[in-house]
Parts: sequence; C-alpha cells; structure tokens
Amino acid sequence: MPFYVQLASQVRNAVAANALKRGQPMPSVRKLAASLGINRNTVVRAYQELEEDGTVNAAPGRGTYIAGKVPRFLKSERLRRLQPYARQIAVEGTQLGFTDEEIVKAVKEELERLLVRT
Amino acid sequence: MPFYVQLASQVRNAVAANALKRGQPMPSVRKLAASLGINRNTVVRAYQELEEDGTVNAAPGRGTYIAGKVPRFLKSERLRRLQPYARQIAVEGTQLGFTDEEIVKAVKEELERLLVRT
Amino acid sequence: MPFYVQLASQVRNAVAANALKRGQPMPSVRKLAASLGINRNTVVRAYQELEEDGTVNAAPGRGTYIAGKVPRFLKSERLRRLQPYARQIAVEGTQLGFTDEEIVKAVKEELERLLVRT
Amino acid sequence: MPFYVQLASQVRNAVAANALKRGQPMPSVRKLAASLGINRNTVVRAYQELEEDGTVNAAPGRGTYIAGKVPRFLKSERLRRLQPYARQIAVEGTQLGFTDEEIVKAVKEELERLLVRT
DNA sequence: GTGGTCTAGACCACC
DNA sequence: GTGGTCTAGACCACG
Repeated sequence: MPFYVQLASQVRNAVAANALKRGQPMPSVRKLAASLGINRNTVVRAYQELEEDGTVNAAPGRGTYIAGKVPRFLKSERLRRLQPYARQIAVEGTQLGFTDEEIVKAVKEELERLLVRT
Repeated sequence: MPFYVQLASQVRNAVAANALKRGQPMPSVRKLAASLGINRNTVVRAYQELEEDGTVNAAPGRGTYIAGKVPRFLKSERLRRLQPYARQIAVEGTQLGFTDEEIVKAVKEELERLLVRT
Repeated sequence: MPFYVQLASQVRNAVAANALKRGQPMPSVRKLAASLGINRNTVVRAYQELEEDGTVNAAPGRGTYIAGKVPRFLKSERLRRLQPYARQIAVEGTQLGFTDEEIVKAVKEELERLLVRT
Repeated sequence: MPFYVQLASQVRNAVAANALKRGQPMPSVRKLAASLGINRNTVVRAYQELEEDGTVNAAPGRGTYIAGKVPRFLKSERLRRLQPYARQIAVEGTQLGFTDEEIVKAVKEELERLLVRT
C-alpha cells in the first residue's frame, strides 16, 4: 500500500475511533513529514485526500484541522470499513486450504502480537 | 489489481471450488486472450503464475492443464502467506477502535457468508 | 536461458558472494536496461523475480535495494528447489554408466572448485 | 527439457556406457513412439539429432542402426558429459545456502531413490 | 525520477 | 497448433 493512503487511512481511523477530536489541529506538513521520516509531498497527498474526504479542513497559512461536522463514525460506518478486510482474509484463507478455525486462530494470534508490541 | 493477478486468482478459486477439475485442459493462451479481449502476454503471465504455484502444468506444444496431484504448499509456507492478511485486519480493526472479539466476530461472519455462496 | 533469468541469477550470485551488500541500491530499471542494451521490461522481469524470492526490495518511486534481512526460505522449501538438480545428475550419471561413488566424487570436485574461485 | 532432446540424450548415454553396441538396430520410429506413448514426430526429431551426431546411421527402408565407428566413449569423454551436471548442482546448491555435505547428501539420496525404482 | 502494467507485434522451439 | 521470450512504446501511481 502507498504511504499516503496508509497515512490518510490511519488518520481517518483515529477520527473514527474518536482518538482525534473535532476542531483539533493536525501537525504541520513539515513536522509530520520530519517525524515520520518521509517526503513532504507524501504528507501533502495524504492531507489532500483527507480534505476531499471532509475529514479535515485546511486553510493556507492557518494549518489543518479535524473537521467539526464529521466527528466519529457510527458503529455501522466503522463496520463497513472493517468488512473488506474480513472478507479478504476469509477468501484468501479458504483458498489456501485453511479451515475456518485455523483462520480465526491466525487472526487471534496477530491481535495478541499487536498487544505485545504496544 | 493487475489483470494477470486477477485472472490467476480466479482460476485458483475455480480449482479450489472444483469447477475446474484435475487434468482438465485450460483454453490456449491465444484463445483465452481473444475471448477476454486482452493481450496474449497478459494471459501468459497469469498462466506462469499458476504454474509457479503448482496449480497448472504447461509446456510449449502440449498446452496447459490443471495440475493432477495438486501438491500444494507445506503448511508452514501456507501460513506465511496467510499471515499478512491476519496482520492487516488486526491493525486496521484495532485502529478503528474495535475490540478483539468484534474483529474475530467480523471474520467469522465473512467465513459463513462464503459457505452460503458455495 | 532467458535473459531475465540469467540476470536475476547473476544478481543472486553477486549477493551470495557479498559483492553486492545489504541495503545497497540497485541501478534503476531504465539505466540497467540502457547499459545492457536490452528492453526495460526484461529488466523489470528480472527484478520481480528477485523480489519474489526476497533477494531485493522494490517499490515505485523509491527504487530497488538489496534486501537487508535476507529472510531466506525455510529449509524444506530450499530442499524442494535443490532436489531437481540432484535428480538430474543422478539420472544422467547412472545412464552414463558411472557408479554412485564416481558421481558423488564429481560433485565434490565441483564444490571444491567453487571454493577455490571464491 | 524437450522430449526429443531427452530421448537422444538417453540413447547417446546408453551408447557411451556400452549398453547399446555397434551395428545394433534401433527400434523403428513407430514402435518406439508407441512404446513410449509419445508422438512419432518427436521420435523422428531425436533420430535426426542422433544421425547428425554420428551416433546412428539411418537409411530409408532399412532402419536405423548404432553407428559402427563411434563405439563407447572413453572415460574422459563420459566425464566431460557428467561435469556440467555436477557444476550445476554445486552452483545452485551453494547459492541456496546449503553446505557441501548437504548437497552431497541430496545427491546420494537421489541415487538411492533410483535404485529403488529399478 | 522510480517500479509496474498493458498492448502490439515479432520470433522461437516444441508437438 | 502450443507456451515462452523479447522489443517497442504507451500509461499509471508513487516520491
């Protein structure tokens, strides 16, 4: 996955999960790029996606802010975003000849691995 | 997704679902390309992918056939392929603020949905 | 042997011999193609082979680099790749009327010859 | 490897090992093709290679015979034919990260497997 | 600038 | 007829 899509996606998800709140300022393009060690253009692309999206409001000179009118998503919306990933592992796992239990187990293991890292 | 990956994937699915049976000949590269309205080379790429993973046997002059034995990968190799998908849903789901149980539930639902289709 | 296989093989050898070091950038597809006097696509194919087997990391916009970790295959997978060569020399050698000892000796001699070169 | 090359190679090796002797008649194209279950043209190609080669003399209507003047090869000649295979497994095996012992072991195992089949 | 995909058309060896 | 390789040139998304 391209960096800028990942970035935008993470911001959207953080908003959806209410970790980033309405009206809150986003870090400047330069700072975020520096702290992530990536190219400024890549951050710009991500912010553009988020603005087209309505997730964020940007104004030249003032900075970028989490949009007021699109607070966290409803649970149904969040589920709509989760579902493609669930479908993908279901399809690929089945195709690879795994049983449902094995697939579920693999997911559980990754979830635990995430906990450990955190 | 590139055409040749989609094509290969569809064939793999058809084999897994037993719609294409062992030893059965595949349409020739030229014919399939014509009937799909795409370039010969694209079909060649797809067939090569399928041969590399053992889904199919191909040889110049003989044609392409669904593999008889379906040797399949070792379990460890298959797990290596499954893991990225497990990781992705774990990461995205967590970022969306879901609990582990909710994520696992979403996967199980998709697995059941697959069964129904079959 | 096809160009793209030869090319990939040479790179693998260079990495194995440590002439190309971890993390080191490969020449861009366009430049290498130009300097070899062959088509871009042929180089792309070679690089893709190398990426599939983990010798190299590539991404659009970033370039291609010798892989850092060299994750390598599982031993079972590597054995699966070695076996055809073992079978070939066994068959041909036997057909030529050599005893098992003579065949093994020939292999040992070639292995030593490799060492000397290095 | 193409069928007709394999076939020609086997005959050459059999002659080299003195299993087929000077002046001895080869089976007819039709019979050999039938007994191998392959296309007659493929056998024809193999016989043509052998004749260009001098391994065999063919005359329309009379059949095909092992040439008189090229009896079995000297040991040095047989070794010259074996060596490429030894070199190949040495190179590929080393490249795959195997130790010399592991490579030799793989060859020995294949040799035993041949015995069992016979 | 980077790698990746696709098309068009040529040529090859094989059966 | 078959699959496979290579070239030429176009287009795309990414950094």
